[in-house]
Amino acid sequence: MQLNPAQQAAVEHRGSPLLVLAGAGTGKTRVITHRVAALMDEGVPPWRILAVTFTNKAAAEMRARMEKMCEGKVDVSQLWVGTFHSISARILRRHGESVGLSRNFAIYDTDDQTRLMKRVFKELNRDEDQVKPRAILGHLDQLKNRGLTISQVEQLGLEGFMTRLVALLGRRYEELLRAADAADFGDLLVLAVKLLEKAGTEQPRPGAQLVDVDPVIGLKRRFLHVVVDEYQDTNPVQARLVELLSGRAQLCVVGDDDQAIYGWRGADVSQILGFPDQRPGCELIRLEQNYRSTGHILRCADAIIRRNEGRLGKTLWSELGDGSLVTLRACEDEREEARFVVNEILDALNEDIPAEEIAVFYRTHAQSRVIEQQLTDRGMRYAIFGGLGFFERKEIKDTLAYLRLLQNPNSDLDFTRIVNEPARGIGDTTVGRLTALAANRNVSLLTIARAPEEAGVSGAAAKRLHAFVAMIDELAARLHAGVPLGQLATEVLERTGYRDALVHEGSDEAEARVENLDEFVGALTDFVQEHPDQTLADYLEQVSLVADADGGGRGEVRAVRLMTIHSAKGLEFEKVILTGMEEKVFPHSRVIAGEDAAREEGRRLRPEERAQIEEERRLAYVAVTRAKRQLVITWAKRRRLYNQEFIGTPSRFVRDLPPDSVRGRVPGVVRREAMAVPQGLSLPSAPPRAPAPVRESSWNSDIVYDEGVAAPARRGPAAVGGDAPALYKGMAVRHRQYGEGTLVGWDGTGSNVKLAINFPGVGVKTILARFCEPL
DNA sequence: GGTGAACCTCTTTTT
DNA sequence: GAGGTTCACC
Repeated sequence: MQLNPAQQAAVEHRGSPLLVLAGAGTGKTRVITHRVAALMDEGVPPWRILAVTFTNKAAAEMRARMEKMCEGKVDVSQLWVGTFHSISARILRRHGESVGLSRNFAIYDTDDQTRLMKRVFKELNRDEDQVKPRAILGHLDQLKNRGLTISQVEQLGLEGFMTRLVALLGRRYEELLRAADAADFGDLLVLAVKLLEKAGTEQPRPGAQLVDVDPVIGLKRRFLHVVVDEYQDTNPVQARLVELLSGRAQLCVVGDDDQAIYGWRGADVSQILGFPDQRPGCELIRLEQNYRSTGHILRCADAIIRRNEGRLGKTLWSELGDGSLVTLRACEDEREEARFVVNEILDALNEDIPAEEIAVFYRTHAQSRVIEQQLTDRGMRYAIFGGLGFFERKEIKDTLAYLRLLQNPNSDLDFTRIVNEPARGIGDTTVGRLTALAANRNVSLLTIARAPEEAGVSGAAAKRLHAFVAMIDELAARLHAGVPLGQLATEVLERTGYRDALVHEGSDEAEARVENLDEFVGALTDFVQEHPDQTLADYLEQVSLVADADGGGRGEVRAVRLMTIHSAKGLEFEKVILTGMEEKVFPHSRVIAGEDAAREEGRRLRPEERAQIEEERRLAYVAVTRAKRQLVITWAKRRRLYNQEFIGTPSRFVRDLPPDSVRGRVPGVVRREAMAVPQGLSLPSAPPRAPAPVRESSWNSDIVYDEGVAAPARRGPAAVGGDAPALYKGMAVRHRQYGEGTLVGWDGTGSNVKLAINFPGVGVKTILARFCEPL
C-alpha cells in the first residue's frame, strides 16, 4: 500500500521540528516506521536514531516491522527503540554512578514500592489508617512526573499536612531506595534527566583529553533523529528527557490529543498542543484518513469525541464504506452480559474471524471476572492483557527476590520478602530486631544477619539465621561462578526448599505454582540462549519493565483477548465488544463523584473535574476506534461489582451514539444517574414498557427511557404503589410531619425499605418508605 | 516466638 | 474475591 500525501509528507519532512497529529487508525505506526527506514536509507546510522514508544509492546512491534522492512540492508538492532522507562534504565545502567546507582541497580515495581513505604511508615511510627502508604507514593509519583524533587517542594514552602507528610516519608523512602541500590519507575525518568542535565555543566579541566570527556555528554550529542510516539501521553519529565536527548537531533513527535488518557498519571496534553508554538519553524501535519474502521463505527466515535472542548479538532474520514451497524445491547445483569459476550464471540468465530482478532474491553479489571468465568464454563480460551501478570505472581516474585538478593546483597526489601519464605522459623520479631540495628548502623539486613547476636537475636532464631546466611552465600558464590541463569534458578528453588514446600502442600493451587516456577525456569533458560551475553541484571530489568506476560509466547496466541481500555491503546481488532457501558462504571464513579458534588453544592464543575470527565470521554473514543469492522456495545441494568449491587443506567457515551449507526435502540434522555442499591432489594426482570411520563408523582419518574429499552427498577417496595421507587441520593422527599427533605441513604427490602432523610433544621431521620412520598 | 485460621476492608486506568 | 490484619493456639 502506498502512503497518502499527508503520510508521505510526514515521512519526508526534514530540517525543522515536526508534529504529526495522527487520528485513530490513520497509519501512524506506518509513518513512524517508514520515516525511520527512510532515514537509514539516506545514510543516517541506525545508532544515531532514537524511537520512543509508550509500551514495550509497541516498541517490540516497531522493531519487528523495521526488521522486516530493512531486511539485511541495515543492522536494525543498532537502533534505539524503547519506552521512556527502558531507555532511561539503559542510560542509568551505564552511567548511573553519579546519581547513586550501580550497574546492577534494581527496579522496584508498585508492589515493591508499597512494601518499602510501609517499612518507612513503621520506622517513623506513622499510622496507616490515617494516610495510606499508597497515597503517599501516589503523591510522590506525581512530583516525580513533574520533575520536582522533595527539596524543591519544600523550598516552595507549600505548607499543608499532606505536603509535609509526603516530604517527611518520601525523603526516608528515597534514602532507603538508594541504600538498597534501587530505583522505582519514577526515579528512572527523574534520575536519567538529572544525569543528562548535570553532564557538561562542569568546566573541562585545562589540558583535558578527549577520553576525559564525560560519556554522558556524548549521549546528548549522539542522536541525529528522535521520534516520539503517543506524545499526548507524555508527562513533563518525559518531555524533558526527549529535549535533553535531542540536543542535536531533529525531533518528530506523533500523537493525538483526542487519545490522551493518562492525565491521572501526570501526562500533560498541553505539551502536544503547545508543541508547535514553542518551536520556531515547526511543521504540523494532520493525518485524517482512517484506514481501520468502517463508517458507522467512525460516526459513533465522532459523536462521542465531538462533545469535548479544548481539542485541536480533526475529522476522520474513510473509504471503507458504512460497514455494519454498531450493535447496542441492554442486558439484565452482568451475567447475562457475559453470556451475550460469549455468544457474540462465537458468532464472530463462525464468521471466520480469528480468535486473536476479537477483543473484549472493560473499564476496570474487576469486571473481567464474570466474563472469564463464562468463557471458562464454555470451554473457550482467552488471553488477558494487563492485570496480574505472570511476573507479579507471588511464587515468581519470591524467586526473583532470591535472585535479586544474590545479585545485590543490599536489597533489604528482597531480604525481608524471602527470609522466611518458605517458613524457616525467622519471624517478625527477629526481623524487627535486625531492622532496628540495621537502621541504626546504616548497613544492610544481610550484614546484620551475619552476626544476629549483636541485634539481640539468640538461641534457635540466631542459629536459623546463620543457616540462612550460609545458604545465601553459597548461592551467591554460584552466581559469581557464572552458573547459567536457568541452572541457578533451579538451584535456588531446590536449595531454599521453596519448591519442596509447595510440593508438600499438595493443593491444586500449590501445584499450579510449581508449574509456574517450572515455566519461569524455562523462560530464564530461553533468555540465556537468546542473549548469551546478558546477565541476571539484564534479565531482571527486562522483567520489571514488561508489565504483561504476553511476550512469553506461552500458548494463548490463538485466543480471544480481554483487556482494559487503557491497555487497548494502540491496538486494533476485527471485532470489539465494549462492555459495562453504564454510568459509574464508565465513566467511572470516581469521576462522576465530582459532578455529583458540584450539583449538590450548586456550583459549576472545577477545571480538574471537567478534565477528568473529558478524559473518560477520550477513553471511550479510544475504545470505539479500536474496532475495524464490528463493534458491539453492552450495558447491564443491574450489576454486581465490588460485592455490591448497582442499578445501571446507560452511559452518557451510549446516549451520544447516532441512532442511524446503531442496531438496538439508543436510550433517550436519562436525567438521573445510576446508583447503588442495597443487596436484596428486589429488582425487576419485567418486560419493556412504555416510559412513565416525566415528572409524574411516581418514584421512578426521573428515569425516562425510549421504548424498546427496558427501564430498570420498575418494581420495588410494594407500599409505594405499582411503580418502583428509583432511589437516588439527593432526591427530594416529603414526610407529613417533618416536611420536605433530601434522601441521603436507605436500607432494607420490600415494604420494609427505610429511608434516611435529611430534613433541614431537624437533621437525619430514618423513616419507612411508605410514610414518605417523592416530590 | 512462630504459625495458622478467622475476620476485616477495599476496590481505575500503567511504566 | 483478594489482600492484609488480628487473634488464638502451638
